[in-house]
Amino acid sequence: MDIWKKFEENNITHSAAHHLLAILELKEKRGYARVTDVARELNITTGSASINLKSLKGKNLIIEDENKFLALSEEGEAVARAVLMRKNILYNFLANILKVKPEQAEIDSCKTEHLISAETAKKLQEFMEKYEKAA
Amino acid sequence: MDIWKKFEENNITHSAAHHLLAILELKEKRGYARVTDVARELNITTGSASINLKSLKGKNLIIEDENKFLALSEEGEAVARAVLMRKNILYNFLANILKVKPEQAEIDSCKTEHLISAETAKKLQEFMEKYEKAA
DNA sequence: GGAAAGTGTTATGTATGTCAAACGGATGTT
DNA sequence: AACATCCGTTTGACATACATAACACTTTCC
Repeated sequence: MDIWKKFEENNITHSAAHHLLAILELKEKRGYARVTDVARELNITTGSASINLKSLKGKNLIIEDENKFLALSEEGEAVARAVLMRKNILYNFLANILKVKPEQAEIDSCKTEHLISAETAKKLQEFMEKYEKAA
Repeated sequence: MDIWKKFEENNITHSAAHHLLAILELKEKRGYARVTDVARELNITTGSASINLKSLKGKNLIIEDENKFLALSEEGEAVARAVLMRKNILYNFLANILKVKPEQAEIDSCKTEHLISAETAKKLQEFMEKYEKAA
């Protein structure tokens, strides 16, 4: 699965990762994503979002149509999905196995989702599969 | 144990955490730590180290004597040890249980050491104790 | 048709963290 | 005494990531 690798190649910041995730979520939830929607989702001003998104456009992670509607490029979607996958693995481990409180598990997995390596993410998931089968 | 708490109170950056850790390590390894030593340890210029350390002095995490030799304040040492403890727990989990390669476990634990909550750190350690006893 | 609301960009400012380069003080060497 | 080296600070520049505020351009509503 080379979705694991996409992440390693793109060294993405926490902020950038969340901009991509916001677009992914907005598109799935409502079908579209504009600068304002992303800003609202991330709780930042439209000014900040505009600037941040411009830089992601420059990196070809985001595409904009004639009406300023945003979408993830193929590359951007791969990166976003890789981050999302990591977050879910981390969250499940923290909440279900370590029994960390849901809100704290959410915070911790969110802070680290973009930082753990492909190797760690993969091995953590394998560990959880084995662990849950054994239990 | 309130060493767990010290960290939560001080919301420390990755950079700041490593400056404190560098001083802790240098003092233990060689008995002293100066701006230059910290810079060398962290692979940054003395200019950067000088500025960064000044801000940590302002937060009373670092003390400087008449000869510009640096030491951690009581508070600074508590923070540094809390971070170190988290890093060790993470490293051990990654390397010994997940079997992540040592170099990668080092990188991943280093990136996340200052981000995980006290709750997660504590529960991860408890989990490891149980897990290793069972094995 | 005009005011109001919504949308996006740009300008300016803050904070962190980095660098290179210049400078001043102390120390060491010849 | 003079030159060289080491040490720490300061300065100016850059990148990221945020905020406010001002501005232009739609769209919507009366």
